[in-house]
Amino acid sequence: MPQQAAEKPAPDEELDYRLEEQVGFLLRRAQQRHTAIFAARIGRHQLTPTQFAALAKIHDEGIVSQNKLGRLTAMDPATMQGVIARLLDRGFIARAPDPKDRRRALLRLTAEGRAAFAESAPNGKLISRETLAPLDARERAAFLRLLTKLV
Amino acid sequence: MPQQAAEKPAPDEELDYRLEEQVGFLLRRAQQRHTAIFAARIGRHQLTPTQFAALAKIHDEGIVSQNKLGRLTAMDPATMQGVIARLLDRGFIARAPDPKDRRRALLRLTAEGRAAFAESAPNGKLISRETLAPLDARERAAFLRLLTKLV
DNA sequence: CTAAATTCGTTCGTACACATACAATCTGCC
DNA sequence: GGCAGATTGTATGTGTACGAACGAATTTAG
Repeated sequence: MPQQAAEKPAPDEELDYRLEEQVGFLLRRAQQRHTAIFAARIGRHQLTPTQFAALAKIHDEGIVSQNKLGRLTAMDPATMQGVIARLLDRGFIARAPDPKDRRRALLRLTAEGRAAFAESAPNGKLISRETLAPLDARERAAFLRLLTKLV
Repeated sequence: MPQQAAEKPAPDEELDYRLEEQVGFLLRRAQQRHTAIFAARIGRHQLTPTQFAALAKIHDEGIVSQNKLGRLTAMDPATMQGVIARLLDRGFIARAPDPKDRRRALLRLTAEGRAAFAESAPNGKLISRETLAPLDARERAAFLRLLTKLV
């Protein structure tokens, strides 16, 4: 059974949970910092991290279905749907049904989308550098290696 | 806010942006994995990471204002508002105006909140361990050290 | 002691993130 | 050829996350 209510923080060992040392809390804060850097530096198109990721992968693939794009960018179909809708609204991508499989929606960049990506990509690299700026070169390499093992 | 962007459309070399090597993409995926582990393991109260963080800090502090709790848990006031509303709905915390400063809302755990935290805290530790399971002991220490430098 | 600045919490709007449920379509297998 | 099961995308609901704008209360500066 759980312990009794106490007036002051209980000395129970099990309750000694230090939030600021937990990996989840640190990941959340690191992500917050990265998101802030991203918004400040991505440039005049004000793409979000997910929108930029989607543009980058469509750029790589040429033509890609919405579902496959979701797998490539680590977004579930419901999330992908919203990201695609916003990129369509802004004219950065075009969408057409796949004649070979009528369930599928094929996506490609428009000229505006290609230009926006070309203009933003250097900022993307800058953002990664700035996010890792508190670490020196050796630490950066170690951190990225460990983070890759963790995903 | 919109700083000087790149002046010219960059040469093709600049477009060589490998999404899966960017720290922001890796952080997002690590967070996704952690969130999935958290939801699967936190136990019958089905607290979210932010709800659990709020309970943990109120537990530490005893009585705390909503705004200060936001600083302790790294949530902005608008986010805090929603988290608090859901914890109030579920009867885990109680809220009363501060008689000394009528802008403030003072929060404390209810008996149910204390019980839910006591029951969940061991799972919280398990979740951190499972999130870091792909790393060995030395790597875990290195990763947490580097992540702490990054937030 | 007033005027200005700051703090506290709320509301609104936008954007992920995912569970669940669903309809349309395609594939594999008999 | 036909059907069970998988895949693709949509819709809805809940929960973070934060900027902007706001009103009320308090603090500070002059």
